[in-house]
This record gives sequence, C-alpha cells and structure tokens, in this order.
Amino acid sequence: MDIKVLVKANFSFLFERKLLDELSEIGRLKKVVKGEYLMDIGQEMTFMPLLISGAIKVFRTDDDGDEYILYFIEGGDTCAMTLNCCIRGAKSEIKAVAEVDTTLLLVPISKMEDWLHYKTWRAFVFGSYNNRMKEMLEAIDSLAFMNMNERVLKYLKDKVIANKDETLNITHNIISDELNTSRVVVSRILKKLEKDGELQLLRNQIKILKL
Amino acid sequence: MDIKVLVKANFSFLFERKLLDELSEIGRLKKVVKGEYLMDIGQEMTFMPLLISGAIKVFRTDDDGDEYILYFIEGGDTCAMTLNCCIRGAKSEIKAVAEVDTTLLLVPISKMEDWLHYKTWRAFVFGSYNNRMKEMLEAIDSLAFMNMNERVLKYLKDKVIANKDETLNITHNIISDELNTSRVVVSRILKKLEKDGELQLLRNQIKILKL
DNA sequence: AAAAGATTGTAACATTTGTTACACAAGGAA
DNA sequence: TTCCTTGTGTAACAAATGTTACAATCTTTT
Repeated sequence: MDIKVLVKANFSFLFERKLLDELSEIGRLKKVVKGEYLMDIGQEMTFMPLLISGAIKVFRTDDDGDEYILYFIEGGDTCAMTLNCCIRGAKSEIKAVAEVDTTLLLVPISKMEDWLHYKTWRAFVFGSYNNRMKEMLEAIDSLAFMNMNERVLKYLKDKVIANKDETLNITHNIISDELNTSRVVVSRILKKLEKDGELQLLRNQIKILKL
Repeated sequence: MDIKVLVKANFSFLFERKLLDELSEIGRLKKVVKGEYLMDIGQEMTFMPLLISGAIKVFRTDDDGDEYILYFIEGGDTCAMTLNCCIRGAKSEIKAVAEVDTTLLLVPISKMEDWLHYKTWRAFVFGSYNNRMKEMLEAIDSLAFMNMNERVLKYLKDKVIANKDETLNITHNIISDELNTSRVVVSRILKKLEKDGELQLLRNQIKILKL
C-alpha cells in the first residue's frame, strides 16, 4: 500500500498536515513477520520506528540468556517506541520482537530533534516517553508486588490485548521463558487458573475466559 | 547563596549563557531536609525540579502501603528529574524523598517545552529521560534476575554513592521497607554479608567494606 | 533509676518458587 | 505403521523467601 495513504490513515489525527507530508516523504515502510527480531534496528539506532499496525513485545535480557518481558507496544496504544537509545549497558540489553505480523514506519533518528518545532511532534515524543515509563513501572509493579499467579494472569491478559484475540496460541514453555521462571511452575499455575475458571487449557492454546 | 552563583556553578558546563540567564531569573530555589517528601511537588506537577546538591530517592508505592525503591538521583549524576508526569495510575504512585539535605532549582513545567529551541536544553531533557529509563531498567534487572542477597548488596552500594559516605546510618527495618521484604530476611542476609567480609554491622549503622 | 520503645539476633516453621524425574498424549517424520 | 519430537500433567523434593516468636541490648522517656 502507498505510504501516503498509510500515514494519513494512521497519523492524521495526531499530526498537522505539513508534518504528515514530511513523514510520507522521509519515512520508509518496514514489515516484520511474527517472531522476527527488531534488534538490528534498535542496536544501530539509525531509525526510530513508529508502529502502524501489529504489536511488538519488548524484553530485558541479561548475559546468561535470561529474559523478562517488559511490555507490549500495540497499534491502538497510539504507536511509537522511542527508547533503546543509550541503554546498552554492560550486562543487559533490550530485545524487541514482533508479537504478530507488524508494519512500521522508519524515520531517521535525526528527525526526532528536527521536528521538535512541530507542537504535535513534541506532544507525540513526550507522550511516547511517558507511555514507556508507565509500562516499565507496571512491569516493576508486577515484579515487586505480585506473586507468580497474578503475574501469569496479567501476562496473559496483556497478550490478549496485543493479539486482539482471546485465544492465545502459545505453549507453557514460552510463557516461562518470557517471565523468567520454569515451565513446571507455569503449568502448575495455569492448571490452578483453569480450575478457578479463569481460562481453558488446550494443546498449544489457551483461551482466556474472564477479562 | 545567590541563585545566579549557584546556577553558574552547577549548570555552566551544561547550558549556554542565555539559558543560564533564564534559569537564574525564572528558577526558584528550594531546600528540603533529609527525609522530607517531594510528593507535593510531583503531584501538582507545576514545577520541574533540577537537582543542585544532595540526593533524592524515588519509590514506587502501591495502595497497600507497600513501597519499592526505584533509584537514587544524585548530584554527580548530572541533576534533573523530569518524570512523574501522567504516571498517577489507579493503584500505584511515585514517591520521592530527600535522601540527604538537598537543594533544588524549581522551574515551571511550561519552560520545559519553551526552552526546547536551546540545543543544550534538548540534550539535557532527553538525557534525563534516558537516565531515568536506564535506572528503571536496572531496578527491573534487580527484581527479575537477582536474589535477595544480591539485591540488598546493590541497594547498599547505591546508597553509599548517593550519600557519598561508606558508613550508612540506617536500620534493617528501613532497608526491608524500601526493598519490600521483611526485617528478619534483611537481618539474616546482612549477617551473612558481614561474615563474607562485605560489610560491618553496628547499631543504626552499616559500614560497607568492599565497593 | 525504672519503664517503655527501638534495634538486632536467631530459631522454628510456613509458604512460595524452582528443580528433577517421569509418564503420557498429540502430531509430524521416516 | 513406528519412531521421534514436542507439549502437558504431576509427584517429590530442594531452595529461597516470608512469618512468628522471643531474647538481648541499647536509647529515650518518665
């Protein structure tokens, strides 16, 4: 599909006409399929990705190969992931993976500053930062204040929203990886949640019954 | 002390002359003593505080009265805490408390946008956001990948840096509150760390031996 | 000085989470 | 079909963290 059309459809309620024109001209479309990494983008940090459709999941990883999911970036969320910059510390990294097939608009990071004279761009950039911040705090809430039971349930519900589907095609093993725990623990908790009527378990599939 | 002198001493290596003048003219000095809350500032969000001297500790809290320390904002860190905005969700809040006697420069938040035409200000604002982000990720690392032993030790070492003093005047109870665990757990771990030669325990005091 | 309160040490026990081991079922490959 | 891989269920056990209880010491208040 034409970039102009996509930009207009997705960002016209956010940005003024002139900025929309610049976006159409400068932005480059990128499609990623479910499971594909965005790290090559994130690491080089030459582009800033705006989410057009789909969903991205963002992880924290350490050098032991452990990972922990931070949050999903969803279409309805209002797009954009600005972060990543300057975060590559000694031990840990950020990892971003397409949760479903996803379309992004890539903008050179230099534009982030160039466009700050647009009021709507400023609102967008700071809004994005604040959203990321809010979601990181939610991740901290889960870790600091919730037990495994609650964390698994929250994870599943977030995933339902990102996938726009109450039937999740997922294995216990993937869940345990993304929550940095073990498969047995997840199976045990899921069984309990099923008995409580929260969800229904099938092979490679979980149906969330209560939202 | 005169604001002009303080601004020059603390920010001249960061900002251009014109911005320094504006800061001196518009900024208002605020002193907070150790233990004092900054929440009244954060909640109303009419001012953006730049750190001149001292240190601030920032917590996440939930409605059960539980809290968890996120990070310290230190003088050497290069000042500034921009966050807070828009973060007051349903269940959780941000809490900021002076770790030591602290001096802040308060700037109306409207200036944050107004000054974006200064290149140095843009760098400062985005740098601050990225620093906060980085520290939140460190908090997540602690919670997701480290055990209590390591978390207590990291907490103490961070505190040494914020206080600029290897002798911490603190009780086990305060530590357990700030890490959202129990006093007995902290005492048990501290005893072990003392046996390992990491620190020395005294009443109301902990001396960190290895950094 | 006596009483009350705060801080620390420690034991005993409970709960949560993680690990190991193994059985069984579903689905694809040979 | 049989074989092999993957996913799930579950028991038994281990380790980490949390709780309750109480003694001892130091500090502050009365």
